[in-house]
Amino acid sequence: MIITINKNDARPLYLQVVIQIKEQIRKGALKQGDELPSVRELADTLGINMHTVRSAYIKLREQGIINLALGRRATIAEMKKPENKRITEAEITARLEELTTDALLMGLKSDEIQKILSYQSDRLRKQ
Amino acid sequence: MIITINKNDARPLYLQVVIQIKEQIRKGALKQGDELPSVRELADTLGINMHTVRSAYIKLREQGIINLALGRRATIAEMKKPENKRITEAEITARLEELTTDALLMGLKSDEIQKILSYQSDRLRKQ
DNA sequence: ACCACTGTTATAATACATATATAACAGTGG
DNA sequence: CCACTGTTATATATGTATTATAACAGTGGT
Repeated sequence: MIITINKNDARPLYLQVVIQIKEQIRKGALKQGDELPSVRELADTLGINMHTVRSAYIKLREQGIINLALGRRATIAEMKKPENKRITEAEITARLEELTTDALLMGLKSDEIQKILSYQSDRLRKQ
Repeated sequence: MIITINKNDARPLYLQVVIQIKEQIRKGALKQGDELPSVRELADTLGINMHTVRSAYIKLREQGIINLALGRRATIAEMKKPENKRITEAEITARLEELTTDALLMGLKSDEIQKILSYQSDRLRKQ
């Protein structure tokens, strides 16, 4: 499992870990039932504190992405059912609108943004 | 100019202001040269502190969205040229990837996400 | 010139988020 | 039993966010 920390990134360290673990799952590098490194292990690897990694794991548990149990390593959880969604579709739409607005205001043309959107759409179709 | 503050929203107040002013510009409710309310005025309207509004205005200036000048009201700036982009295309792509991952992990199907993407794409095409 | 507005700077206090450090406690598995 | 695991507690440090009060400085209209 390859995770890297960028101290220049504006985002907090624990969020970088959250995002990258999610990305590993999306790419298929991590599947349901797979074990994550222990908090101490991953902390050593990344050169950050144990509690920072733990913050990331807690965040992932809150979103139903992983399971935590005392004495055992964290494991990738089963896909959430729609009823249990922590992140709502409305939130996804809102974030996408904000993103589109930022892209437009930074000077990107509509068709350039559409290119980026359709590229993501293609990537989805191939999975 | 209609802006609303939601104290339950996890995002900081000043960012909510930033996002909504950007949205007003995207929708065409605010155009180049238009004046924004004074920091004190908007703060009173929203029931928040003057400095919180000012934080929002400073953020907008950093992104080249508005102009600030001593003694004058803030005005909507001209569209940034590509050379001056504060938000890079790479950042937009990264945010879109993160968003797509979140959507997938919350259980949205590929075609549902594609619907949301293409809806945004349509909205862009109509502007 | 005055006056009411504007942004700006300074200072302070409070609360929360982030990150680190150290230590102990409790469950798991070999 | 032992070495691992997550968990809780306590403490410290730093940065962000928000509010409050006050003063300073430039703009525009009368």
